[in-house]
Amino acid sequence: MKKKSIKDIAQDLGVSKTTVSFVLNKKGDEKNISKKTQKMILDYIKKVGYQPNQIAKSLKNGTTNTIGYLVPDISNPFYAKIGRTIEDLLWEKGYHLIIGSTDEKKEKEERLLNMFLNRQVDGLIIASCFIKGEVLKSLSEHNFPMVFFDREDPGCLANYILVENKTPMKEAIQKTIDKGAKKIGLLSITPDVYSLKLRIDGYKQALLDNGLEYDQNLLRIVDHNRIKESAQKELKYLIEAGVEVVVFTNNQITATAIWLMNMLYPEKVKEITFVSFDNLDIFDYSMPKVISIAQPIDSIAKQSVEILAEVIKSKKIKNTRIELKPKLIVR
Amino acid sequence: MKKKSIKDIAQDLGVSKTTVSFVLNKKGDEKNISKKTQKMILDYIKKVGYQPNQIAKSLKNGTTNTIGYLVPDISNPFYAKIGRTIEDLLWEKGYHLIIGSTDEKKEKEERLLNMFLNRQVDGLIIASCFIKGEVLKSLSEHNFPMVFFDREDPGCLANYILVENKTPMKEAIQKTIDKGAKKIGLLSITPDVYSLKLRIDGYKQALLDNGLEYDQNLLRIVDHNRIKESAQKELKYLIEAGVEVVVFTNNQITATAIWLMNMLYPEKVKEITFVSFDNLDIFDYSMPKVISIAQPIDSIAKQSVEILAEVIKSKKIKNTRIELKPKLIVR
DNA sequence: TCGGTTTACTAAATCGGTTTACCAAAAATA
DNA sequence: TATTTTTGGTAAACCGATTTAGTAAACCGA
Repeated sequence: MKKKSIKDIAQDLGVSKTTVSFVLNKKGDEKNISKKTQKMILDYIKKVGYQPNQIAKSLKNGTTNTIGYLVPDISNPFYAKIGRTIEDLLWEKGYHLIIGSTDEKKEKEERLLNMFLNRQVDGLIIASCFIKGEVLKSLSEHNFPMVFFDREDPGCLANYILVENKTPMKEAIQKTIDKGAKKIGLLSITPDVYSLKLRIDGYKQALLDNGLEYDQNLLRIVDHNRIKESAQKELKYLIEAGVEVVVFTNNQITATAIWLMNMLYPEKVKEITFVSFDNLDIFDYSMPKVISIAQPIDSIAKQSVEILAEVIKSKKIKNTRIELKPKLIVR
Repeated sequence: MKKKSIKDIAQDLGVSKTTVSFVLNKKGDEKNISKKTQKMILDYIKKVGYQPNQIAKSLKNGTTNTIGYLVPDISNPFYAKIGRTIEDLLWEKGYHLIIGSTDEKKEKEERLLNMFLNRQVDGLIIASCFIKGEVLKSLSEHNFPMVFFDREDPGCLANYILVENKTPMKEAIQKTIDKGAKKIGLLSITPDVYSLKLRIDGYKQALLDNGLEYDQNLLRIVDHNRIKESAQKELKYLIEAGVEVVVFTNNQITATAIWLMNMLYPEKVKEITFVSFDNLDIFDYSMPKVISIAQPIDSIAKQSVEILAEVIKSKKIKNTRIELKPKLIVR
């Protein structure tokens, strides 16, 4: 039993495709289709359970009601939760989501981006590792509806939904200093992303403000291709250097470090404090104690969707830059 | 600068659409297009950066290379991780993912399902709360490529990728009984899903096998519409009843309970043992100690994709039922 | 009862590809 | 040289919708 098309319906009822299409699109009255015919078509539609082919619609209309969601890893709770919220918000507006995970790889990002474009997405919501890239740049120039979140390239004009980085990081670290911390280390994945750089700046600023020495050796970079091994090595370095506080620039690295601490140094989990940019539910009851900077997931999602919808609708160039305030959670 | 279509390319080069299409699809030799013309077209394609419109392709070919991924909540780590793995596996086969979260609501599930179908997905990977539903049933009857995972309706023939439920649950609980537990409670979300019922059966069986009394009052059901409040109430009941072990039927409820225990009964976290169907990374270092039944995420994803690809390719009816073995993690 | 308007509806073009069927010229064969 | 085959292409139909431009018939006022 093949699916019925408008053509089939028209034939079955002895009317034209045009008439059926008008009725389906609620243009029956406007287009002077008699009530009788309208009813006949609507009844038949219901009876056979006709569903329009969105692909055909998309081809004709030039719009797919599809948004691409491009992030480093959809299984990272931060991106998963934002994705989920965006899914719900977009659904209300009649859009739905295609997803892509880039693994922070430039090549994968460009391939996914091209896939999205070939599939004629109406817009993109992106946490990109490579905003400067050819494809994105050209899209930007041609005014393709896009919203960037989580990451920014200050050299590129675009719509950004961001979260303040430097100051919150500084303030979170200040809390530990207020409690007497003197030796503070930092663990970050490769900071080729501007927002990570800012978080690290916050770290340096906190030290500076308090007259603490900035020791370059205590700023450790983890290779994001082999997080576990690399983090273990760098964490070990910091522990052996005798730090009282370890600062992390995102949730993934904090989670890894918590796990490592419990596996390798269970005796030390009570002496050390973690500071994490990004919050995770588990921080509420894991050790070491974590002071975290919680990004406002709902706001990020809401703003992204709002700006995107606006840009799609207005078809005008827009370069909004929204900086949201994160929430400091001291435990 | 509008995007070029095949028609534009053909006009620019003074050849026909047909010729361009043949060359683009590597049918140049087969269709006797001269090397010279082929090169000319390919060079021009590269120069102007032509990208085919997948929507048009889909309309003509009747296949979209798109798979729908329908789960209760894409931000649940279990579904997020499986989704991520599936994304990667499908990508290799030239497919990509559209996602939908049902929130365990029948109505939402049907709406999303219809959306997927209107968008002409080539197949579906589903953790459904409502397999018996009209839409799914009719799809099944018309032999639409689908794979169900995580959940089963034994009354419906289909492709299932499942994990053993009863025995592993029984064995996990046995570990706690071996260590002397006598009073064992259970917390589950509303078990309107067959696999949850089986997990609960495993719980009952464990008690039975060991001559322990099955006290209906210790089997508490949490309302999945307001998990936190409901779980708090039910957990309180169990704690006050003096249980030594609490069993959970999925990760979400375990995670909530861990959080609640640490918030409300920090003094008891060391005395109580949790048993969780589904594993989470945090169990490695959270309290109370968790004995967990880890579902083989990678295998689930791999099998789902494999079976789906097979069904799509062969266009034959198939009713595979694969039951994977979970891994018991004792901490 | 004639011209204009409204009513009720339809043919055909279009979106951007793929594919079938066909054709002229050149090359190969009889 | 006449005929067949191969080479190198093209026109047009098609996928399933939307939309423009139009057309008969009914109606309506003068």
